[in-house]
Amino acid sequence: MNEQNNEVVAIDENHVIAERREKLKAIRENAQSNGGAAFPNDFKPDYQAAVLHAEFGGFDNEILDPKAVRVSIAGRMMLKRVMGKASFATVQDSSGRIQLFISKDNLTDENSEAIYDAFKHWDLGDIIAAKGVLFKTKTGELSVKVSELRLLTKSLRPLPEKFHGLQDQEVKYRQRYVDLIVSEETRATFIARSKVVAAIRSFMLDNQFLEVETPMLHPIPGGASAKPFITHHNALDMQMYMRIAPELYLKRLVVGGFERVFEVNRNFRNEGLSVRHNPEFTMMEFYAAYTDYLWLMDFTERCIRTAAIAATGSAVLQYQGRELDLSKPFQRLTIVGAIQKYAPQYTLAQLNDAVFLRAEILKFGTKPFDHAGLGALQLALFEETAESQLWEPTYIIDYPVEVSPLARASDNNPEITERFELFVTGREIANGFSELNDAEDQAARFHAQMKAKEAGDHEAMYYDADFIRALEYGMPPTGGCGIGIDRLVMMITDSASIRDVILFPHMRAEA
RNA sequence: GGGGUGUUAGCUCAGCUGGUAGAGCAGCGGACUUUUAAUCCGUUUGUCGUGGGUUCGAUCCCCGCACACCCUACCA
Repeated sequence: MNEQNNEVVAIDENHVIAERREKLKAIRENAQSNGGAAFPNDFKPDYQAAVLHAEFGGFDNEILDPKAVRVSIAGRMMLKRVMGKASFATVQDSSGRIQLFISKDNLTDENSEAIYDAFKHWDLGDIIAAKGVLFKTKTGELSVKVSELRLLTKSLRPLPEKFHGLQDQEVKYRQRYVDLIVSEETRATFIARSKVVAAIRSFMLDNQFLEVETPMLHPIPGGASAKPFITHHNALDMQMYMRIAPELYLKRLVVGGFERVFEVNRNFRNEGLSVRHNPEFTMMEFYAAYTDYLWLMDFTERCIRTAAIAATGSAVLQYQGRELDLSKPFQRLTIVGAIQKYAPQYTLAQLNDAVFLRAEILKFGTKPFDHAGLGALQLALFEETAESQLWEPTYIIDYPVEVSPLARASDNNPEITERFELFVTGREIANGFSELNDAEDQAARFHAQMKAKEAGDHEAMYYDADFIRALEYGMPPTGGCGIGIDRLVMMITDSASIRDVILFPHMRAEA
């Protein structure tokens, strides 16, 4: 670090930061004259706070004193209480917090006076290290009686107020590092997210699935109905698209003989933001040969239940003050059945009357496409009347062919597909179906999509000739499903906004 | 994209239907050898988001803009 750099950094300087820079300057000068480093990296802690509490928290001083347990710990100083010649400091590491008791008399260094005086000027947020012996204070708190104390990293920016914490949502999202320092709850959320992903991964591996990675840059965006981000490859001078779904690549792998594959990765959709939508979101998508949508529903249900238990210890959760029970078998309803259950004012005759449905949907302020058939109209009414009420896990089945261009049609009814979507807390969490493996039918469906695109449906799919070629080699009968990981984590961690489960959510450029 | 709410010290927040701002924390100085948001005494700090307008005078009223949050739309 040199002087020139300071000008670049000094954007939002204030007197607090200025004071700390002065302290750092003194630390540098002191280090220089002693031949040490201002930012030393020669200290290795041998314990984490939580381990100390777990191993020694149960003992009182009668047991601790004779043991004389010597520990080295390091972390961020979160609280400091100086009382003349003795002080307490609370240090936080990735596992939790531990209290230090620092008294001049206990410091063994020959410069103990100077070290103790220096400590009095260290700031909350500084990274410090200590060695000492465990003991219990008067109030019974396990603490370290410090014999050696060091400052490892000077913190130049003040932390949020120690009691109220970080209240500003914007700062929580833009400066997640600050949020993580001060919010136990935020740390817990992302630890739970990691457990969810780990549990899903091992669940898939336990069920003979192969984890794969398919392209994020697509020459043709496919696998979903969504607006893509467009980018450009310079060397090839070609337009490329950030993937909106991995589906068509994963199915190519099934053609190739990987009969069970899954991928946990990001999808990108160039659409609006909301508490349920981030432009890049994580999806776990999987395909299993010789299975169908009925098998997928059972499997998905077990996968989600397993993930919830791994992260929280229970399949019975609380979401936004309301119980959410994932332990019971998930309900299954057809689109029409769901409308009848949650909007019983409609008669079956009305629900099969395209003219009536079209008029009814308009009342909700949405305009169905001109070419929408009965199934699509029923789906639109379902979305308006029933979807948000599906609190308990519910599979909705019998999606119309016209909105399911990659799904296998039902053998009993060519108008509907063997497809489901899973709704929990009124939100879509998963979408799966028996895959369409008839190459000629798939080609015809792509042609229909192209027509829809020409007719103004911007989200209709492109014709993917290589995917058709792959299907022409023969894809075994297969079931495939995608689970929205962010929404699943929201549900499991009781988070109201998708931004609370994404470490660095998309934000507008800072003002 | 549309609607609502918000933006005051580094942080958490007050601020009376208009008279150029306060508290707590943090910081700085002092007291204090078992504290728990330590306590006690003293003390520094503000383009009141931003640009206009009304007014003798605007943190306050009006208009625009920026950013955030919530609702809504597209979607998972």
